[in-house]
Amino acid sequence: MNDQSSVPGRSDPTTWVGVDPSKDYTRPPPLTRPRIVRTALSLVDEKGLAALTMRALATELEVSPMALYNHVRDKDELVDLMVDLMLAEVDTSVTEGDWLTQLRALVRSYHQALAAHHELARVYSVRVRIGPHGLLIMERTVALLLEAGFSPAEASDVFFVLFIYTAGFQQIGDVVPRRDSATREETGYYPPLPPQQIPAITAVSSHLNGPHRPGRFDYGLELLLAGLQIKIAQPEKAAAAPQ
Amino acid sequence: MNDQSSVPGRSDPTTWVGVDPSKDYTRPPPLTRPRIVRTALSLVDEKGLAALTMRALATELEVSPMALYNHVRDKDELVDLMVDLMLAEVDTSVTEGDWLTQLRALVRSYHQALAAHHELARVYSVRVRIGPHGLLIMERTVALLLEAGFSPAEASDVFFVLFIYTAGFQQIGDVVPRRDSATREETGYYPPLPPQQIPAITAVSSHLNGPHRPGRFDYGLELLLAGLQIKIAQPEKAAAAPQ
DNA sequence: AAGCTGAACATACGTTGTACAGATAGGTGT
DNA sequence: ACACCTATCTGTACAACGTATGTTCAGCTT
Repeated sequence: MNDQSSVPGRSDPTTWVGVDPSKDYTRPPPLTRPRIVRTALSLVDEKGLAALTMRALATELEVSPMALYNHVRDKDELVDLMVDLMLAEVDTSVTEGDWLTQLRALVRSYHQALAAHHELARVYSVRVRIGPHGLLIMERTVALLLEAGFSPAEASDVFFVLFIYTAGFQQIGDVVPRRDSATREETGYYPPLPPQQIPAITAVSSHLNGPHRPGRFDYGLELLLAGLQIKIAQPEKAAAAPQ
Repeated sequence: MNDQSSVPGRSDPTTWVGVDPSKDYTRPPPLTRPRIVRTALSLVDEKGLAALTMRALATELEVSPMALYNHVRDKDELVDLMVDLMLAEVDTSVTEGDWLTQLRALVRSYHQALAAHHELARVYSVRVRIGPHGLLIMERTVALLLEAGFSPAEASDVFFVLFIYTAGFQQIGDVVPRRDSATREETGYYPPLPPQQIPAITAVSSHLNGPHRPGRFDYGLELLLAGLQIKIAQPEKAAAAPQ
């Protein structure tokens, strides 16, 4: 296969024309973990989550599939690294304003990072491992909450709620019953329901349809923040939830 | 294979001893969509989501894998049906109390149904299709919100927020950085961070660890409901979110 | 120049979802 | 009673996936 290069005396690149045609002088930059992770992230951003296969990624990097395994334990670790790269975009350095202002800015930045890579964000919340940037976000959030006066127990609850809401938000693309579309009728999953059986949905259907309404995330965030303000103002109502 | 039973004249069960050993009189009930979906759901509940393969399900039903495809288009449709079966457990019939009480009961029932099948719930929010029971839940929720005085646009936003929060809640099992565990060190994903670099997390770590704290869902729900009450009381502050 | 090391490769295995073609059984019309 | 049709089930097979394994090879150290 590589007969020529294995017999240097006969076609020595340095004596011939200075170029060995069997050698690839224009080879891409060396395979490194960061480069793999970056390419994987942009691949997912462009072609969707299902397009991320080790083979496709290797092709993109002009490398054999197994070469990736020298830098990444398995696909699972790769995704973990991708997630952490995404979370690196979150701005955790805001220190102006009171705790509520900072918290709002932090969660929004968090949301925007996820939204910018919403394909990857779909698997994010399912992940268990958390990387350094995830830790940093968590640290800042919890610190703000403690500073605001929440107890450690409450701060952890609040963090979870914010985390769940923000991460969960990305999971839903179009999760709206598209009753009008032909897809359901032709697949015949379910008997179509007449509008009079679902009057409320019908009444708001124009607002439900389509992709996420801009500002919808903020709407829910403000609900939560308003709730937080009340909790801080009246801590005795903390356990007021009936049943 | 079944040579004997194909020659009824020679070993007729009714004339012999009343039993033909080659024949299976205890054969399971016929393969139907509901039975497939039910067994699939309990399989996922018991053995986890990854255990749901068409082969494993077929084995469970004592049937060849391809037999399933007579009743179910593909695995995707199967999961859709499983989700709808899960959502059938949600109690949508509560009509006592004011809108807030009913809404709380509804969302809680919703949450409990998901929690009862948390393995399946992990893929739930990623799903786009929505079945009749999902529609029913949606209808009740939106109706309550309209009745409470929310505009159609706001009602749809609120529905989404509640939906996202509840569905998203199930996605997170243990999504806590288990810094102490040996797993991270031995896999070496990330350089371990010393506690002094993450003081806030360290301060609340005892509350973060472990599975979901009971009542944590209700905590976030009450935050949202409190926010809703404010919105209803002061509708002019609806668009008060800065930026 | 010899030898070592780590990176890249080729090959292959097991598991998955599912297409396809034939076997089979239960009900129906005669 | 018998033939036939149709819905159902089976066996076989294939493509795509993640990845275990063994080998090749370039480049550095000595």
